[in-house]
Amino acid sequence: MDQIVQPLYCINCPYKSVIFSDLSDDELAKVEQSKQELFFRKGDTILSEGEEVKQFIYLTGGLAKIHKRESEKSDQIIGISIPFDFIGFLFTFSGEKSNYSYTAIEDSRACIIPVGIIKSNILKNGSFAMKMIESMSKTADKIIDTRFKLNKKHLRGRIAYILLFFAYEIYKNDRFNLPVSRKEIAELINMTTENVIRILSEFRQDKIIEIDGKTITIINKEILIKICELG
Amino acid sequence: MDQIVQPLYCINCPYKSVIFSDLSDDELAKVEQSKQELFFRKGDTILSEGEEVKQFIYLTGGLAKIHKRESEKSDQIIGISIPFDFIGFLFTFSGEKSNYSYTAIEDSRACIIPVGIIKSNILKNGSFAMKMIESMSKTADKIIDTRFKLNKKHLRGRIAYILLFFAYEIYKNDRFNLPVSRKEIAELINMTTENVIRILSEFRQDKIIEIDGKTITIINKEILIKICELG
DNA sequence: CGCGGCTTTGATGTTCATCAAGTAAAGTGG
DNA sequence: CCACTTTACTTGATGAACATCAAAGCCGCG
Repeated sequence: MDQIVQPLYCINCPYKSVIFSDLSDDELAKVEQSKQELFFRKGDTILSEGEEVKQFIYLTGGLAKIHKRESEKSDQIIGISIPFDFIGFLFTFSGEKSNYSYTAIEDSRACIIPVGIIKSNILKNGSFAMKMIESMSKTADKIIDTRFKLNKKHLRGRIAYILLFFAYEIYKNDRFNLPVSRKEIAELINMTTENVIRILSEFRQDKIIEIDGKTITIINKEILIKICELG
Repeated sequence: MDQIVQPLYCINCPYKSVIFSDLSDDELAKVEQSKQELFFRKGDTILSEGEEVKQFIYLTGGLAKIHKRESEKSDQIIGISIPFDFIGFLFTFSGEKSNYSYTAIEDSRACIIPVGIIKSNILKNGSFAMKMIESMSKTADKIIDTRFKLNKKHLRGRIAYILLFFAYEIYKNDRFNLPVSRKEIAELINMTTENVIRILSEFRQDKIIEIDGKTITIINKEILIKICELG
């Protein structure tokens, strides 16, 4: 939590350069007025599936999952949203109602901006629109590419992928606390909870990782990369 | 082929309402000048993976596959592009070079417009930009949703899906000619060629479909829908 | 303290890819 | 037009990968 710094004004926000660099001071001031910065505890729902999309949600700290109810028991996790990315935006204009839920999987912070404000900036500011289109294109490409690759991998390859993802894309460290349950990993990479556990245990026995509850330490990164690529 | 009608000018084009309804007469005239309408034979490559994306490709007739080399032998088909849809656009701005190839799987017609023209319209015309963003959002949502559902299905469910897709989304008829080989079906829905054939044969034996080479006739649509949903 | 959810391990069976082998169809060169 | 090669299609047999079922320990929470 302590790494989260409160940006008082959008103009000083470290994320401004990512999203709003093309807005004029005037346009930025409007965003400023209508934005809310909200804090979510781990487990909190940020947006519920089926709810009307009235706001654009932009994660500025923490971690969230994007997911969808499949049935009573099962949930499909589409992806993990991290600060700086636009996964949320990709789906903002796909319909009146959200097809996905957004749930904080770590204590998180998000800027909430009415969709109308974003829309009017798209309509009035071509550079902003262009930037959004590029972001969407890249985001969609990445999700789709990752998913196709993942589905070709065997279970060991998928687990290797998710470990590398958390370690080096999210936490940038060999040791990290899994922000998700074994069940959620299963929902994210399309396998059963039992097999997630089984393969984590195998990796531990093979001295590739150490496990202490939610804490994972990657011991042999090179092998993990190989398993991810080949498996 | 004979169902393809030559639209002489964009302003009369049946597709204008879909893409360019928000352009002024002036803007439309510019598109007019720089656009090319090309004809592709079944099997022709429309755009190659790795090539610089200099043009926006819009299918106005026929059918194309969007695919990606995985290795020497295997190819991953991401989806089938039909006239009126924006699958191509979704990836147009994801990078300098195309991550996918576009190949005609039927004799096809496409309008080719320099990316610069599209870009300048996004920059200058907010409504056009907004429309593009909405299209991208819907397209991404649909692809992702379909893929996740497909990957949960058993092989029989996937074949049922693809049969229903060709019959009722593409050809709108119980009887149709498969525009793709068994191998391509396998590449599209992530299974082996052998199993595609095996399950098609099973469906034939179960009197759900009739097969005569590339010609498929759906006899029992209701059961096929059930297999698709449950399997 | 007991209940439900999460985690773990083992045993079992199903689904599916792989391998093999043969037929049909389609394109190629003389 | 016919031999020839290649590519697409088809069926069967086998084994590997994986889901499912079962049972038990663990932990947090009311």
